[in-house]
Amino acid sequence: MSRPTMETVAERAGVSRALVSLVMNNSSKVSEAKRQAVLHAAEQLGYRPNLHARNLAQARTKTLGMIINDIHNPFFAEVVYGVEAAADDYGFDVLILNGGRDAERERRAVETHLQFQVEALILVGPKLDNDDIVRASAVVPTVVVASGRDNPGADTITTDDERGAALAVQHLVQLGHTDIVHIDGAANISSRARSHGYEKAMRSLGLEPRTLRGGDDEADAEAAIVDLAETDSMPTAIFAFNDLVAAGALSTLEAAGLRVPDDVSVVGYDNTFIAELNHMSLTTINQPRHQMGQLAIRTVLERIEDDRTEPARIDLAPTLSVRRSTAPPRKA
Amino acid sequence: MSRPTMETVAERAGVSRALVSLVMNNSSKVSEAKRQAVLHAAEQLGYRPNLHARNLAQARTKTLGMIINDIHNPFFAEVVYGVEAAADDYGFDVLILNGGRDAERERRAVETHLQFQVEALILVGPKLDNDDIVRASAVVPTVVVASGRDNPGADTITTDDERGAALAVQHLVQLGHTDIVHIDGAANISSRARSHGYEKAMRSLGLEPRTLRGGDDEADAEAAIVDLAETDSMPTAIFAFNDLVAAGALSTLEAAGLRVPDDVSVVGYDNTFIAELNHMSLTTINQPRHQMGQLAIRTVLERIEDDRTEPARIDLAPTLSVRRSTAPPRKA
DNA sequence: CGATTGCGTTAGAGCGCTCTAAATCTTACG
DNA sequence: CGTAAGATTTAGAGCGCTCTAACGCAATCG
Repeated sequence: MSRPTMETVAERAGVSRALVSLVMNNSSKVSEAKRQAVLHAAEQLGYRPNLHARNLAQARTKTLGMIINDIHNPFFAEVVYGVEAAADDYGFDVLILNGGRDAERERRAVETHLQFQVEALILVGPKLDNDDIVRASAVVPTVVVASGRDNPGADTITTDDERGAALAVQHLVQLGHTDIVHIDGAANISSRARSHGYEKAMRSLGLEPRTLRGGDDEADAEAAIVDLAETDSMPTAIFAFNDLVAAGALSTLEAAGLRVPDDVSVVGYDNTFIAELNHMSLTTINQPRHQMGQLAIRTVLERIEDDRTEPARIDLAPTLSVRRSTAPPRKA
Repeated sequence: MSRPTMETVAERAGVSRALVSLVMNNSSKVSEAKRQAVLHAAEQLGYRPNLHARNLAQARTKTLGMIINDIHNPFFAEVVYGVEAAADDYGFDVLILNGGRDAERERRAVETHLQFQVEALILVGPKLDNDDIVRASAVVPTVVVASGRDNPGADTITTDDERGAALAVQHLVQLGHTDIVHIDGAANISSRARSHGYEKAMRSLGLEPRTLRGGDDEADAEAAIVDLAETDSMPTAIFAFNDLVAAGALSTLEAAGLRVPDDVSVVGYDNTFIAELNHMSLTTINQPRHQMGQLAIRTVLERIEDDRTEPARIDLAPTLSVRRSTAPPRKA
């Protein structure tokens, strides 16, 4: 019942084990006759090479280890597709482990990947702290995607959050808004850059920034909106930390009897699935996720080949996606 | 520069390779002194066991291979969490490969998993056809989750779609609706069961079913709704194939000047993230995804242990999640 | 016709680990 | 103090594969 090995195939095909190995690796120096014989025997036996044996013998695995912050979050899915597409080009397999939004689990995932002897580590939106990343990248080339910060030792692929925030502000101002409030991401990792970008852009346009504390999901927007409504200081536009916060803003605004975009315009961030829903139709800032994934692989694999030592840092430009949650302000 | 091996650790700790192996496997028959010495040496060298070597030597991997239909789809994420939780209990690692909604890619993923010698295969919402599944399950115990059909040779974990549809109908009827239209899932795999459940439930309550062709996403709902509006045969309630179709219905209804739930109630299916959004707040049918994942692992692992041969079939009960998209019909 | 070249093929070592059987060391007991 | 029973430790084979070096053989050449 145990699986056939090269030995079995070799016997059946009447050749040596080494020859079978050559055939399995498409070596050009095998006669057509033997090649066919081997292939045929393998087919009949249902032979399948044992990757563990191969990896052990080759001392390399052609395998990449990826850890995703949270598979719940569709934001990361697009990155994964980019990673897979690029890895495919280079002939690498990608093993995915789920971080589950938990630093400890991510740490274990890194360990598992390392034990699997992956040739590089791709961390997508990691919860790990700098020390963890330094430690990992000392063992294996590591690339971090969408972490919103510099990662000592590792290559880093990010998007310019400050610029993204500026895009949102510029869009609203162009529509004619001057009273624009920002609901931030609280302790969230990219919150600082986005808030800062918002404030800088506002000031440079001669406008007064107003930032309220938000968070990272729907519920977190509520308090901020309620506060605006109660203090009678509702702006004509809101720029939210992300799409979820924006979605929260949408519901709370409507619950308060305000219409979007007639009374208030709303801009989100991330261009997730949610923003795309017709019923939401959220104007938002897009990050080139697919490209980020591709670049991650290229960067880290080229790092292996050129054995470059200083980490690379790639910062991509976000773009604006206009939908129906923004419009010129009502004539006062 | 190459990584330290057991040999290295053994030398440094002044013991034999075998002893290091025992320590690494937490054997109880190692003196405390030697254990410490080994652990210390390993620590200093940054030693990490090579899983490939271990797997080869042990002839087992304690690894499970999972293939997900599409990581874009958050529906599957919950299943993944269930799988991971259960696998953890049994001390198995789970390797995830992304099917990418493509049967051919899934086929390659199966191949990769088999070469990695996984001890079982978990297929979540597979695109593979029956033959593929039969073939896979002949090689390794296989469990299929959420496929909406029987899978010869493999264990199957599903949810009772017919019953789910009946729950939706009962809920609407209890609210007082009698004119309930179903927008189906077209060629989608679970469409038949849901439509059938809907029709059966309607008839058993003395109501006339009306099924319209839908599809699997937002855009597919539009034509159906437009048709209802134009023929002036708008029902008081709509039961959609899934949440996405329901979301499409929501937008199209509102675009047509109808309010949900005042004019029309809407029920979705799947209880995805979308249904939960406050702004959507969709009444929907829930599948116990986490539990499905857990059961998948238990079923397949117990199959290994008890070497049961006939495949198991587990069918779970769906539940109703009531939100704000349903209400009693307007008094005519 | 013997020597040379190359192609196709193979023997055999070795990758890092586990596992069995046997060796060694302690401890307890008569 | 000798010895049996346990408790620790180790030697060595083997997991399935790749890779290097060498081998056999037919074609080529002087």
